[in-house]
Amino acid sequence: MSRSSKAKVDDLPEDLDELTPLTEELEGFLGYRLRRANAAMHRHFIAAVADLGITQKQAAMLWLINSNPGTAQVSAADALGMDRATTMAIVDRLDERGLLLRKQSSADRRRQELYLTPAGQNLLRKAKARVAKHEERFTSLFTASELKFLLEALRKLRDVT
Amino acid sequence: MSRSSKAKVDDLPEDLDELTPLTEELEGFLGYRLRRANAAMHRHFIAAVADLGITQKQAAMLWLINSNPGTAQVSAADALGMDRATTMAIVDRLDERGLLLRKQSSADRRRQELYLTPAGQNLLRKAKARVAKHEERFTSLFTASELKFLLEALRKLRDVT
DNA sequence: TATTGTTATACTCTATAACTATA
DNA sequence: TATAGTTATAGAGTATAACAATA
Repeated sequence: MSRSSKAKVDDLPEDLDELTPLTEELEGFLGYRLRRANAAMHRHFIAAVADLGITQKQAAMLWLINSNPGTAQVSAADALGMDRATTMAIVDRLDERGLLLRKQSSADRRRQELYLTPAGQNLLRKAKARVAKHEERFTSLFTASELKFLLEALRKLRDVT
Repeated sequence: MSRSSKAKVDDLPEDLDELTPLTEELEGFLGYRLRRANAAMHRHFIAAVADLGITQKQAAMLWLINSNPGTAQVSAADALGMDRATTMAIVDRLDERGLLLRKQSSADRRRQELYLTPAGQNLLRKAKARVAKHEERFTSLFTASELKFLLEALRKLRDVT
């Protein structure tokens, strides 16, 4: 890549970047590390389900509805930590693709119950296999006890008010 | 999810309806936990620096430039794990606000060296105090050794290809 | 009055492609 | 040819505000 071919040793201070990264200070921050780790896993997720054309959020929504048929939008929003407007946008996209359907609740007509269509169930089935491999790629970096601690640590961070 | 491998303490489900969240299945995924934790810390960060009107990315960019004056855009992009277009958008916003300035490199005129303006340095100074409190709010959840493991775990996740 | 869904709006991040200038 | 910056474009997530229907 450089001008010379085999120049391994270099007296110029250009190689200092290798020893002291530009992000040296930032690396000390939990928020920075968390964001970088999440970005890496997000990219890997998108690549893993590229042929299915869904995002993390969309997959989470399908997953939740599949496990809890009839869940109202507001309940899904609360469960996934999103506001109603964001949830609306996500449900709209899945609705437009025919992956789920809205059904007005008979008990409370303000509520829109959410159900997966057969197409949604089929897509989720494919997604589950890819997500399993995706997860394995990352969780395999840790022992069982390490992973347990890590999951619990992330839960603690989430619950900070 | 309901394996019976390890002899573990029994949970005490006094009220199953309340204790089984809609996200029960999702909670088992590292990617989901990571995303939720990052979202929580991101929201907390935005609130912590609300009066300064900067995002995590923008703060990271200011921080990096302040520690490495004259860094080229492409170097900052690599360091922060972003592509050139994303970096361009972020630098543009900071430039429009007069927080940094671009200066064509004399050594390589393709490069735009980045420097903080006095306004940028002043804003970063204020941001640092708020970020310190913000970080403390989250890092205080863990012991020193736990935090060390957590930071290293997040680095491992980031480096997955 | 409060809740739920909805619409509108705006900003940020991410990503790709193509173009210009320079090496 | 490769690199750095730039511009254009698009999709996705986030958030706020306001409105109608319903409880």
